[in-house]
Amino acid sequence: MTETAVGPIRIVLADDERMVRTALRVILSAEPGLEVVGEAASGAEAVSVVRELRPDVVLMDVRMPEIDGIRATEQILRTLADPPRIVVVTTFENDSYVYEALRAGASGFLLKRADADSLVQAVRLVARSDSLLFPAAVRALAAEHGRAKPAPPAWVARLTSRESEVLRLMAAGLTNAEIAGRMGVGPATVKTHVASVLAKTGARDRTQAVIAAYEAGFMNTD
Amino acid sequence: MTETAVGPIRIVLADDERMVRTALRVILSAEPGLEVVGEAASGAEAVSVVRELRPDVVLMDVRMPEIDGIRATEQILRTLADPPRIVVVTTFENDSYVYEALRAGASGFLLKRADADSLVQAVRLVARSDSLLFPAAVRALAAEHGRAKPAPPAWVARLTSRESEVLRLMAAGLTNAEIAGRMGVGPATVKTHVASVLAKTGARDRTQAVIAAYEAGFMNTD
DNA sequence: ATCCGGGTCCGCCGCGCGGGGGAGGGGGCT
DNA sequence: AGCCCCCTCCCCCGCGCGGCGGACCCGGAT
Repeated sequence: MTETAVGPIRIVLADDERMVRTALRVILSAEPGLEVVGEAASGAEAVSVVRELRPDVVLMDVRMPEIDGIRATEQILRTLADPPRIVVVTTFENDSYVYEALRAGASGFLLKRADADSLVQAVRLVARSDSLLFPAAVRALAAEHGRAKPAPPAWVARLTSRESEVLRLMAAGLTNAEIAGRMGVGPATVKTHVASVLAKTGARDRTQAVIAAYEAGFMNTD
Repeated sequence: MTETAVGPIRIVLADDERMVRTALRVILSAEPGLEVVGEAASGAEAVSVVRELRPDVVLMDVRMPEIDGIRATEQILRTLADPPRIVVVTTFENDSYVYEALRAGASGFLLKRADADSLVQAVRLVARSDSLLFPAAVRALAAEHGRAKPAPPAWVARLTSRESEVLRLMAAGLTNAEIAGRMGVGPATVKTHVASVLAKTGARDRTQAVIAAYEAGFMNTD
C-alpha cells in the first residue's frame, strides 16, 4: 500500500551469470511498475550496490563468488535500516541453502525455471508484504533448525569405528553381554571398548556416555 | 502458464464467518481473471464443495466448526487427484497451526489483515505455481518438526513429582548418592524412587530409563 | 473408620559394571 | 626393522546398582 503509490518497484539483480541477469532484466523491465535499477555479479558487489541504490527488492542468487547469497543477505539485512525484501534464487528447491536463507531473513524463493508471470508476481507480492507467504513461525522454525545442530563435539571424531558401534548399542540400552552377542565378539572385548568410550567421552559410567551420545546428536547420525 | 489461457482462476472460500467470506468475495470478484465459484462455512462443507466444484484455489480458514481447516486441507489433498492449491488464512502469523498447515500441504498463508492487492496477487501466484514461495525443503522442515514431537509417552504423566525429579537427575548423569545429596534425602529413598521410575518406564536399568527420558523429549521440558 | 498411594527410610543379596593390569595379533607408518 | 594403533581376550577386585522385603507417616478417597 505504501510503495504502490510512490512509484515503480525498484529491483536489483545479483547473479554471477550474465545471461541470467539479462533474462531477468528483460522479463522484469517489460512489466509496468517494475524497474531494474542495478545489477551485481558477486555477493560483495550486491551488498555495495544495494547499499547505494536502496532498491525495494533484490533477486539474489545463492551461489556466487566472494560472498555467497546467504551472507550477502545477512549483511544487507543487518546493516541497512529499512532494508529491501530479498528473494533468493535457487536451482533446486530442496537446496540445503533454503534453511540458511530463511534464517538469514529472505522473504521468498524463486526457482530458476520459474515462468515469467510467476517471477513478476512474486516480485510484486514480496515488495508489498514481507511476511505474507512466509509467516514468522516458518522463520522461527528455520532458526530453530539451524541452532539445533551447532556443535558435534570433538570426541565424536576420535572414536574408532568399533567404539562408535559399541556406543550406539550402549545408547540403545544393551548390556555388555548383549552388545557382545550382537557384535559377535567376547564380553571382555566389549568391556575394553566401553572403557575407551568412557575415557574419550569423559563419562564416568555408561549412563553418562549415553547422555553424551544424545547431547552430541550422535543418535541422529543414522 | 497453463491455466491462464484456459480461463479464470476458480476460487472456493471456506470460513465460518459470513462477513469474512463476503469481504473476500467482493475483493476477488472485482478482479479480472478471478472467479469465486463457491463458499463453505465449515471444514466438512469445504471438502464436499471442493470435491464438487474442483476449483483452482481454496482460501481456507484454520478455525472452523466440525473439521478444522488443517484436516480439511489434508482430506482434500489426500483424496483428490489434481487437487487445488490451498491457501490457509490465519489471524496471527505465529499461529501454531502454521506448522500443521505446512505439513498438510498448504501452498501459502494469508493474514486476515492483508490488504486487497496482496490477497489478489497471492491467489494469482499460488494458482500458477505451488512451490514457488514454499520450497519442498521448507515443507520437509515442517514435517520433521511435526513428527519430532508426536508422542509424549503415557508413562510421563504417571510419574510422581518426586520421580520426575529423580529421573531428571538420573538423566543428568548423577549416581544415586549424588541425587540423594542434591535432593536432601537419604540414598535409600532415591533407590526407591529409581525403582519406581524403572517400573513405570519399563526400563531394565538406569541407562534405559535415561534413554526413555530422552526419547520422550523429557529433557526438553525445562 | 478403613484403605490406599505417595514419600520417606532401612536392611540384605547378587550381579553387572568399571578400574587395573596383562597379552597376543594385525595393519599402517616411518 | 621398528613403532603405534586397533581389535581381541583374559584375570581380579571393588562398588554402584537393582531386586527383595519390611517399616513408618501422612493425606485423600471410600
